Amino acid sequence: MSSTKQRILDAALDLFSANGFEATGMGQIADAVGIRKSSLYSHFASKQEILDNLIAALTEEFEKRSVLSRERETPAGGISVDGLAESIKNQIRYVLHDEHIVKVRKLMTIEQYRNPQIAALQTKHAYTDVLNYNRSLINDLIESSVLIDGDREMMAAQLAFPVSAWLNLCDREPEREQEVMSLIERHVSQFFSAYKK
Amino acid sequence: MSSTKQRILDAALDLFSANGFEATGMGQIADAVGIRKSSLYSHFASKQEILDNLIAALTEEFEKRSVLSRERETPAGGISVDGLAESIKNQIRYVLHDEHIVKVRKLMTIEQYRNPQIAALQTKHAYTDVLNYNRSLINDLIESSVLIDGDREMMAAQLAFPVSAWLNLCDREPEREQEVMSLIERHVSQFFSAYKK
DNA sequence: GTCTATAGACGGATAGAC
DNA sequence: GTCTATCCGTCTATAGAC
Repeated sequence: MSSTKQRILDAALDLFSANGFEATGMGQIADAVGIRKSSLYSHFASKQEILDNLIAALTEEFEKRSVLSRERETPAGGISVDGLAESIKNQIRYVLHDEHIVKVRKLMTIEQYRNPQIAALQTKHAYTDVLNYNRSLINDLIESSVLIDGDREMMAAQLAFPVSAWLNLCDREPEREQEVMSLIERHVSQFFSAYKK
Repeated sequence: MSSTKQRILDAALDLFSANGFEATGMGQIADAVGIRKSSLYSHFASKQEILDNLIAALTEEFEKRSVLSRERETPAGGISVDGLAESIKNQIRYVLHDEHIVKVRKLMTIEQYRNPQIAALQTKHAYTDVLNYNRSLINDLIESSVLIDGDREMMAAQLAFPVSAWLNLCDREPEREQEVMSLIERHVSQFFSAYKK
C-alpha cells in the first residue's frame, strides 16, 4: 500500500520541514527510506522533482480542505461563547499535534521566500482560507443575531489572526500550549463582549 | 568606518536571509565582500561564528528597540481613530521598506526552528514586544477614556496580530501593500467602533 | 528497482607565502 | 589581513551490473 515513491515523499517532507530543502541531502532521504541514494533516481529525476511532487500533493490536499470548510454547518442549537472558544481550542490542539500538519506548516514557513509555489500555498493556507472560514462563521453569528453587524471581514481578521499568532508561538515553543489555550479563551470571551448584540 | 568584519556580517545577513544559513556557502559570502573565502577565517573562526555574531548584534539591536518603545509617549492632543490608523500604517510602511529590517525578519522566519536563539529572538520581536507595545497603547486609550475597559492584553492582541498577519503577507507578496494598507484602515476603524467609549 | 562505483562540482576549513 | 594552494568530505547525479 505504501509505495516506495510515497515513502520517499514522506521522508522528504520530514527532512525538508526540519532542515530545509537545500540543507537536506539525497543521502539523508535515502537513509530514512532504507535504500541507497542512487535508487531514489528510479522514482524521481532530481531532488527538485521530489519537492515539486510534495508541493503538488499539498496543493491537492489544501484544495480538498477548503472545499470541506465551505461546507461547514452551524450547530443546530446555535453558537455560544464557550462553545466557540472550545471549538477553536480543539481545532488548534488538532493542528498542533497532528504531525503531518505540523511538518507542512513548518515547511511552508521556512521555504516561503525561496519558492513561489510555496509562497502561494502559504498565503492560501495561513491567510485566505483562514479568513474565509472565519468570515463565514462571523456571517452566521451576525445572521443569527448573536453578534452586532460591522465590517465582517475585519471582525473575522480580529477573531482569527491572534489565534494564528499563538499557533506560530506554539510551533516555536510547544511548552507554552497551556498558556496559549487560556489566552484563546480570554480572547474569544473579550471578542464576544465587544461584539455581542 | 565600515570594517571588513562588519561587511562580512552585512553580506552574511543578506545571504542567510535570502537562502538560509545551511544553503549559503563561505564562497558566496566572500564573493559578496570581495575577498577570497580563506580570508574570512581571519575574521571569524567558522561559518557558525558568523551567524553567532549576527545573532548577538540583533539581540542588542532588539534590546535597544524595546527600551525605546517603553518610552513611547501619547501625543499631546490625544489619539484619534484616523491618527492611530495613520500611525500604524506608517510603522508598517517603515518596517516593510527598510531593507535591514526586512532581512532580519526573513532570517528569523526561516531559521526559527533550527536555532533556539533565533526562536527566542523571534518570539521577543514578533510576539512579546508587539504585545507590550500595543498593551501600553491600549492602556493609554482606556485611561484617556477613548476606549471602554476590558481585557487589555486581549484588546492589544486583537489590534496588533491582524496587522502582523498582513505584514507577513506583504513579505511574501509585496505587490499587495496597497490592499493591506486599506485593510489596516478598515481594521482600526472597526476596532474603534467596537471598543469606543 | 535496487545495488556498487564513480564522476565532477562544491562544501568548510587550514597552511604558509607575502 | 589577504592571497594561493590544498585537504578531505559531501553533494547531486549517472553508468552499468544484477
